[in-house]
Amino acid sequence: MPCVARKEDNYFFALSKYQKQLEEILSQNLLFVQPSYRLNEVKSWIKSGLRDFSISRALVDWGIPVPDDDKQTIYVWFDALLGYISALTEDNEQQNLDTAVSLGWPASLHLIGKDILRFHAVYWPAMLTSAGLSLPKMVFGHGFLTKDGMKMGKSLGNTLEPFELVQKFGPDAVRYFFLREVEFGNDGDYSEDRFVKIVNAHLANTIGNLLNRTLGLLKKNCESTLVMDSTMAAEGTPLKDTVEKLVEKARTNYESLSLSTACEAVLEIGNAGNSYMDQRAPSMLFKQGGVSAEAAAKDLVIILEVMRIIAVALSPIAPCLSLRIYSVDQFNSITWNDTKWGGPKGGQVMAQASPVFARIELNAENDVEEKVKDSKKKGKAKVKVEQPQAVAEA
RNA sequence: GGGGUGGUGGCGCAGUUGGCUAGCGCGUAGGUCUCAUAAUCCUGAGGUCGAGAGUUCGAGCCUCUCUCACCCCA
Repeated sequence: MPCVARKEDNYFFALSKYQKQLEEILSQNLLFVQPSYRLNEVKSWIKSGLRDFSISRALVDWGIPVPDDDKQTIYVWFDALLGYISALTEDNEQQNLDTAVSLGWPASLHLIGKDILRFHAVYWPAMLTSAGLSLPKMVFGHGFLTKDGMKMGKSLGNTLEPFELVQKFGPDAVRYFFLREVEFGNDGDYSEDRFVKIVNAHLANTIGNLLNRTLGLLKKNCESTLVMDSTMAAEGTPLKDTVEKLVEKARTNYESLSLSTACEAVLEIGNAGNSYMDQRAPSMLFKQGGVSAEAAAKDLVIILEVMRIIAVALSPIAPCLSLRIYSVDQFNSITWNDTKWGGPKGGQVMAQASPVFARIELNAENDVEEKVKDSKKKGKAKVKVEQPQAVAEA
């Protein structure tokens, strides 16, 4: 349809009046616009001069009418932003500003796409300021995804369907891949090949397999029973220090929203655990018997403790997997404090060895789907879990 | 046309205020164990950091020009 030039009278928002105040907001609260590199663009907009913008449309028979002027309706972005507040009320509640604000304004975060940063980081704060309302604590502009290096689009027919992805590979794999491979906030790329390789290498080979090989040995040699407390087992083991440092690395990165680096830290714990298993070779020690076997039993306690800590530290990223590891380990609640060494107790009976995260095999599609279904069933843990507090706060 | 952000080994990315032999993941080559989900572990190959110019004792990291990509504005 050809465009038709049209001239009409509109109501305007006096954005130009708020230039100084916006500059102050941005300079006083450096975390207002995130990631930090997006702040430059916002500053540039403001610096180049803000112009009043039209907030109504005439001659439109749909939309929300302007109060006291039924010939005008509210411009979509104006009422969309107001929706953050108006949506706080339920149908059966008083529909007015005070009620809405009392129900949860200001927001702690607007998590938005980078394409609509202008509305959230300039227009919206100015609107709120003009109304004497508090600003949201943070506006985070996330990046865009490409698929196989190409923009996704309906015309290209190469869209990535999130629900299908989750159905095919399970939520943990999807969450892990994107949070690990795309630094939170950046643009990123998805390809099935890379997805499968990363997920298999990290979740199945490093983490899943570590638990599996350890539980296998525990069953064969210790009747699936821990021989001592993990605290006692850790005495004189440098691995404990290593793990604690990596847990701290994960924590600080979670808090700064560097989720990819946080994932990396957790994987490093897994690597350390696997390396420990290879160096200590408990399977050999068991065969030697006597004192060696005792040492091996102790090693298994150490590794299972490491495994438990991995589950806790990974729970914000792959909660179902964490739960599976936990239910295998027979623990029943997770908070960040549980990353502290000292969970497992002597005499505790552990679960049977069984893959907690099945490798994805693309060649056998049906096989994969069954495995995913299986793992989903296992994902329905018998225990209820609290939200990891430290991460929730972050 | 203007603005913002990027262009680092095959692929995806880190690289604080410019300075030791440019890091990581996946992949890859060789080796290794055998408890384990053709898993683990060890070692190696492979970049001179989009192009060009400049500043500096010294630049991936500063300046300029060009180019490509993404987003916004016009």
